[in-house]
Amino acid sequence: MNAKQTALYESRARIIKALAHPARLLMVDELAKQPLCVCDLRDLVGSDISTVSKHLLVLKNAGIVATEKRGSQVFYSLRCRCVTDFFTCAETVLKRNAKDRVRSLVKR
Amino acid sequence: MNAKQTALYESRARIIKALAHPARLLMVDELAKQPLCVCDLRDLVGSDISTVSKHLLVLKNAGIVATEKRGSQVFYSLRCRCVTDFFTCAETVLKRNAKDRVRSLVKR
DNA sequence: TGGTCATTTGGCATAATTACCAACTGTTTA
DNA sequence: TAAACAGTTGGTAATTATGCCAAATGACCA
Repeated sequence: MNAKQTALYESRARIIKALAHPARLLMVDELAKQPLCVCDLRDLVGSDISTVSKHLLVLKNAGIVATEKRGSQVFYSLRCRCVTDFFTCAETVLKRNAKDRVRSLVKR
Repeated sequence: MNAKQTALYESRARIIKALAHPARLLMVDELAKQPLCVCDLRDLVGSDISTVSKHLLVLKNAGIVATEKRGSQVFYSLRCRCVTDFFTCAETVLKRNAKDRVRSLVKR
């Protein structure tokens, strides 16, 4: 693998890694419906607000979300709707795993 | 967020996390073309074969790849083609990031 | 059987991630 | 202006991920 290819896969991995956390996935899922402020997202996730803020920074650094300040609040919104495709695929894999697990139990 | 939801997002995150590494992404990309043995993948990635083997274990535990033993070799293959959608989306985000970076430099 | 090749596993050092608390900045309200 | 609210940042401890070497396992061949 040459340097150019390495860089390509590293940049892709950075995007995917930013999504690889349950709390961030949940937030992205909600943000796909509408922009939300950090408070809303803290209530959604149920963690300390500083934790939520740091998760949001991860998403922002990856370019997955954008921010807009409204008074004292900061609203986060999804920049690329396509990230919800990740859910679809993850579900496909999970369903297939479940099916194969049953199949191996039945042993046919 | 209730326990059921938590479990849902955790299982999704496990799948996505398994993909969140440049070497694993590269391997998945190649495996989308054809099944390959560990040797082939080591040549592709350029790491120690034990490292490659462990990356493959991560992908296998997530249900992303399957294995088939042929003599002394183990061939890995992609189980769900849809994981290549991850690339498409990651590229979309990256292109958009690049575009916005240029835009902010031009400052219009 | 002994040797070689392909792969996995164990062990270990290092790096990265995560989550909380506390402290800080900036905004709104009394 | 002081207090209250929204959010970010710094610090720290615990956990997890990564990559290499060495050793073990299993298949094949001379």
